[in-house]
Amino acid sequence: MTYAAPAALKPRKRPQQRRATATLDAIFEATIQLLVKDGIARLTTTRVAERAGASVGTMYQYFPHKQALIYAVNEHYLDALAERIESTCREYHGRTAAEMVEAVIDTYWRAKTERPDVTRALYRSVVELDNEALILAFADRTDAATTEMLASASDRSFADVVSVNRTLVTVVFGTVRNSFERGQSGEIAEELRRQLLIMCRAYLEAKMN
Amino acid sequence: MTYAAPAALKPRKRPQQRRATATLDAIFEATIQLLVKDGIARLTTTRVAERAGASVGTMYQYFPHKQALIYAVNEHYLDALAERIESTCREYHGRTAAEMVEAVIDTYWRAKTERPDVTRALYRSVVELDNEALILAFADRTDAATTEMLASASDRSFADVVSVNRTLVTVVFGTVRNSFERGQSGEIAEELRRQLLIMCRAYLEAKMN
DNA sequence: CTATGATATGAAGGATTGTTCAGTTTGAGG
DNA sequence: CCTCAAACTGAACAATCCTTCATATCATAG
Repeated sequence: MTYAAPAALKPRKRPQQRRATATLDAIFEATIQLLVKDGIARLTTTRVAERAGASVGTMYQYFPHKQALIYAVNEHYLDALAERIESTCREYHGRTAAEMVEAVIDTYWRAKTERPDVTRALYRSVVELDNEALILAFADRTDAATTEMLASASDRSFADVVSVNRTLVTVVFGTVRNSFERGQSGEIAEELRRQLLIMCRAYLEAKMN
Repeated sequence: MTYAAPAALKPRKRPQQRRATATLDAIFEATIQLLVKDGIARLTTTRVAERAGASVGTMYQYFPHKQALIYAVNEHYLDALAERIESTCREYHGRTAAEMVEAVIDTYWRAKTERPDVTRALYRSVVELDNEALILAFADRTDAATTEMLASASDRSFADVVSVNRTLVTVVFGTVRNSFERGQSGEIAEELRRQLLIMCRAYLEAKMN
């Protein structure tokens, strides 16, 4: 089962010539910059076009409406994030469960804190959307990757890998997000990350068989 | 240190006569109903007034603008939630740490899943706001209550209660929210709750001294 | 060089909606 | 019953902004 974007949110057409991909990139970049700077409430199509060095009409050749633009930007971001996690999972295939957990926490944490302003801006923009498909698609990709990795652990085997995996990813992703929302950073955030790792490892011990 | 609402978001005045409190209640109720039904994007001041059986002008006597209304609704909700958690903390004062964790998870989980549509609607509406004060005030209240409770555990004493506590609440609250966003419910959600409890207890064991 | 489709333009239309305010109604105290 | 402040009304104003489309420019293949 794969989750596709609602028809109404899909792009109108794909760029074919080089300059078209360039303007599309510019539009994406402009959107993120404006989201970071002024938030979604002040994101207008005209401003996006202006900052992208294009005109509104151009934007409307690629997206049927504003929502589709925001959708595309988030999709882009989540795709990149999922790819990073999949990459980590490939890299840690066959290692110990404890190493795996640490690797996933680190990857996710780093991805989210690299550009905190962008992370925050996108978190805030995605709620404006019919984002179910977006979230489910991301969850499915990461679940598949992490489950496969966890099943390959060299030191453990779990009676119910799927449940253990779902628990771990839900906890890790949720914790990072919550820490983020509380505005934690610096030493407090670092400490939390350490504790989260301890917690996950303790869970692995408890689930050993 | 206490977090006050930004001046711009505070109500204009408080009701004095009985009918005034009645209309205020109606406005609150109408706001939530509309948020649930159509989402924040379609929430207009006119519609709120209409459904509340009042006029727009009335609404503007109590709130300087739309944002202040949404702010007030969320504040109301978070206050009630914090109160429930504080109550649980008082009730479990002096019990074992494992019992405490279970109680907090249950309280929070129940509060969030009682009316999932309301929870979701408010999650979505709060990002429109300058919500820092809101979130920090809530975090402070719950942190204080849970820390105090945890420090009273009959079977444990922690070298760093504050850190352990912060970890636990961040993990629990974050996990519930994430589970919520993934649309999990029914048996999968139940299973996750059980696993979360196992995880937290394993963490407590690991932190024992 | 020319033809054709891809790409870009941006003023104008149209619709929505937050907010005000001058005037009316209601309630409570004297 | 009278008075005054509290509470309420809703048409009108003002501002914003999404989206379209007729037109223009550009790139490429033949």
